[in-house]
Amino acid sequence: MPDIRPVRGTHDLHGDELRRHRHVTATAAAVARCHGFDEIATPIFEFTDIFARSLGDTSDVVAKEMYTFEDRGGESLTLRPENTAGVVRAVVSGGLLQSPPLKLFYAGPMFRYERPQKGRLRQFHQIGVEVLGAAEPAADVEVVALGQQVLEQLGITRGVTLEINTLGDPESRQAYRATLVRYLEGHKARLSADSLTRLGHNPLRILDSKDEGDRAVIAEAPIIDDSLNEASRDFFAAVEEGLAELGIACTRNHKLVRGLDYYTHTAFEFTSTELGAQSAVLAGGRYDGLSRAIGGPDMPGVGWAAGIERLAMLTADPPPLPRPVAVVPIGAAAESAARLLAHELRRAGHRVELAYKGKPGQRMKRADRQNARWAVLIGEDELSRGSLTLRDLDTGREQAVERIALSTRLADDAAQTE
RNA sequence: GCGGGUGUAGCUCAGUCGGUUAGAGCGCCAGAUUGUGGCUCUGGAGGUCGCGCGUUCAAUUCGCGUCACUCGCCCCA
Repeated sequence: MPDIRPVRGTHDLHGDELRRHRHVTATAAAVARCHGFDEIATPIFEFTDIFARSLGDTSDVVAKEMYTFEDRGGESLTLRPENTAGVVRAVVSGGLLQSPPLKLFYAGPMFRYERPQKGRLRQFHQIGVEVLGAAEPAADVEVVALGQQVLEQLGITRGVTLEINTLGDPESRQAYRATLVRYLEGHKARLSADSLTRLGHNPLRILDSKDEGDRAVIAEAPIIDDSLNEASRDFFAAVEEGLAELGIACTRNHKLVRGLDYYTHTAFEFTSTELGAQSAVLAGGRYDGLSRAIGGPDMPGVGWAAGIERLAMLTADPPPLPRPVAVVPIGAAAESAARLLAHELRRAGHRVELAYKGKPGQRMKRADRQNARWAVLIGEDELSRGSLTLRDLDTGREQAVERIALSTRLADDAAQTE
């Protein structure tokens, strides 16, 4: 093992793995486009305040997971741990919300200082969508439908379920929080140590604790429905109806909460049974309070994010690359003609392999390993005849082809196999 | 940040109850095949046995530490 290593929790991407990532991103981008989303790319770092204020001081992300550093001017900057705050900031500072709603898609790296695990890295990649300036439940429905279609088109359906909940508006959330704390205070003795600390700063989180003792307490806990005001109840009912209209199956999970403070109303999560401890594959919700929290105007929003690494693990193999054409010169006299031929075929849009050196046998072997569909042989015979030998590498059959007809011939074949 | 497991060739793995030149399969390179790949045969390259320290006449093997990966917890995509 050489003494030169990548930073812990970072991965080099290449070959098949990178192709899988690109496939995930391209598929999601295409589905987002169908839904009328435009792409946005924001910087991978922001002033630390943007994240600190949006995530809430009590969240673990802020408390211990951010990559924060001072630049040479003494400003505190942070590598983005997620992208919603950055997108909202970009929309506010760029004045992009001229005619709401604004529908945005993004893809890129995120950074969290965590203990790496399967499907969890320190530099990881997310795709996500945000709808800004829309307070209507129809936006929530559209966003969920978009997420489902992305998973479907990636072939991620086995063991995947959609869970949904509501956190209500701020008033309802506050009321529920108070009710829940009152109940949990009465059962302190049965709560785990982790949950006792959460009781102080993030009691909703206790609801999705994995501790068995906690679960027994939680099973009897009051549910949010009894704390929802009328507006919140109507909103959630509209989302549920909207999903039902589209035939999108989901299960109500009263214990689905979000760790991040800015979430209101809808919270949802597509989970997979095939990811070990990291079951969430695509998750999001509504965050009407975020813009205000980071110092912007009132601006409702709803969106989701999904980890590309996790999606890539679950998705089927990406479509294969188009098979190349190998140009194989035979004899020194043909080298120059082969280079010119490859040049012309490439300019005509063909994927062409031409080895820099080697005997015909070696070059054929290389063509085979590159999974080439055809070998175009050019040697003294061909040069004197003024034609080329086209060898079908699947069948071994050869035929003479006029040079002028070659490009069209190859293009026709490619069109047929698509 | 906490607890468990693993670390031998590019990949998947044997092996060494501490002993001299550490193996296999696949992959790679070359030859058989001086105008032709896949199959076959032959040969070859490639390892400070993750790294460091310790114990020992001797460590890839034992101990400790460290790094990485991995499973779970916390949290989250």
